[in-house]
Amino acid sequence: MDAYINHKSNLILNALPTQEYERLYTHLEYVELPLGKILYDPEEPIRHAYFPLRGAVSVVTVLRDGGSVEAGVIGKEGVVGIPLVLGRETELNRRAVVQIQGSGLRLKATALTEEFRRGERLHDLLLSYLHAFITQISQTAACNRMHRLEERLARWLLACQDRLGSDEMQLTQEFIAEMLGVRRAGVSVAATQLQERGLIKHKRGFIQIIDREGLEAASCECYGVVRREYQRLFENRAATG
Amino acid sequence: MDAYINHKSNLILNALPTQEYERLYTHLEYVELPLGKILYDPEEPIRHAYFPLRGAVSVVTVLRDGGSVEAGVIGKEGVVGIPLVLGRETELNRRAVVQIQGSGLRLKATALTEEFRRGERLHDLLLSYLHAFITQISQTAACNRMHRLEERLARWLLACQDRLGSDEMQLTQEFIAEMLGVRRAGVSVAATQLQERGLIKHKRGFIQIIDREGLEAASCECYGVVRREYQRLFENRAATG
DNA sequence: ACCGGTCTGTACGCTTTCAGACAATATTTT
DNA sequence: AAAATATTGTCTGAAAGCGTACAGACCGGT
Repeated sequence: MDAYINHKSNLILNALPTQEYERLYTHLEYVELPLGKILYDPEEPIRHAYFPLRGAVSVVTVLRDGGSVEAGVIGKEGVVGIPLVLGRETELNRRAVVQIQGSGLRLKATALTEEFRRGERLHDLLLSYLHAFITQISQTAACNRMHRLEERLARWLLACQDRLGSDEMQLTQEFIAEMLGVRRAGVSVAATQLQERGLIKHKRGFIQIIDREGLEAASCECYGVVRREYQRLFENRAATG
Repeated sequence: MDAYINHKSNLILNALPTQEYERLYTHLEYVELPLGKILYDPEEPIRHAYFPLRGAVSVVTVLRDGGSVEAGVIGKEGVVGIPLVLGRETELNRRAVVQIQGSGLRLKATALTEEFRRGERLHDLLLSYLHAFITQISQTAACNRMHRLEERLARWLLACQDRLGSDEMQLTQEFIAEMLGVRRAGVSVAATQLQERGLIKHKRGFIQIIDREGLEAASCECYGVVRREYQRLFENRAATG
């Protein structure tokens, strides 16, 4: 029973009609998603799709020098492994890594594509989700170019909270820096500024959002734009940011 | 006859089996794509999908202050209007605008989605293309954060040439600046530097690539990564960069 | 209680890019 | 031919963020 409730906390699985859900059910495997776990790497075959139940997964673009920059975040509103439904088994430039520890349900690649090809509800849900995800990435592309670190950090923390549910997050500056594509020292300065404005509190490996509304005001427009697109996605069912 | 050959210069249309192509044929409408023409705007309904035959279309993220940054470029290897197949009629944050004048074939939204829903070749081709397009956007997101203007300009010019075929392009610095999300003056400096290195020549509203190999060396890795993904796309049929 | 590793705050000079402005040149219009 | 417009090259001061470094704070293990 508890497992059943868990399954339904992924919004895509939750939106499936009973018949489709039951077809998938036997193939779903519960997995823990510990911090830092890599779900797939560039050029490596993607063997499973992951439907997060709790926590968040980052999709990051990996550069030749080893540096990386986040392209998008996936939580309970989405699925990790979109290339599978697009007919690809690998990504050339991206890695999926657990950003906030949690859990999820995974599905073998073949099971996913088989159900997808039926062209029923899962097909349409995944494509709708993909649209929102593309919105997220393209907004991030502009954001990375135009907005200042403090704004981007605020945006990023808000997106995290939406996917996490809680206002407390276990995150190091080092990790955040890698996601935002900046120096760790830069995150330290920006986080301290947000704290001085009373919007967050942060300690070693830990950040808490104190004033969510204020943090939204301190973030760039990108947060709101992407949030709106995700709300459209499940607007008749449930909302996530 | 000439029209027929033209149709086939779009690589997606070209890859369709005869039967599917003929189903679409009557719905295809030839259109000129003059410089600056807007194919869709944020929040406005997308009424047609465009299959470019010549020229190139930019998809740019539009920011609240009116600024814009390119997310991706679409040429004869692709199609403009992907949201339609994802079940959306609008984009919240993007505009599609003709970057290099040319021509294309357009299809009413309903005709595209109808054929897409058949789940035959066009369905799979569009999804494969989408994968490459996402690779392009996410690489750009990292590129915008990590790479210097001169490298990014080189990358951008190369991607332009691939889609254009010719080594001469009619482009103003003002336009390029808007695509790259930088000041016009910055483009002037970077273009002059590339010219001093003997890689390009540029005059008022005009840029020519002189040393393509040198320009590739001067560009960031992002050009090669994205090019490779697009090559995978049509690898059994034709190649584009 | 101590130690080693991890995490954070802060500092320095430096690079890239910005913002804004201006003059020079090329093209189009009158 | 002259005027208006579009496009480009360059300048100055300033901001944001970089690379690097280092010391202090925190944490877990023995």
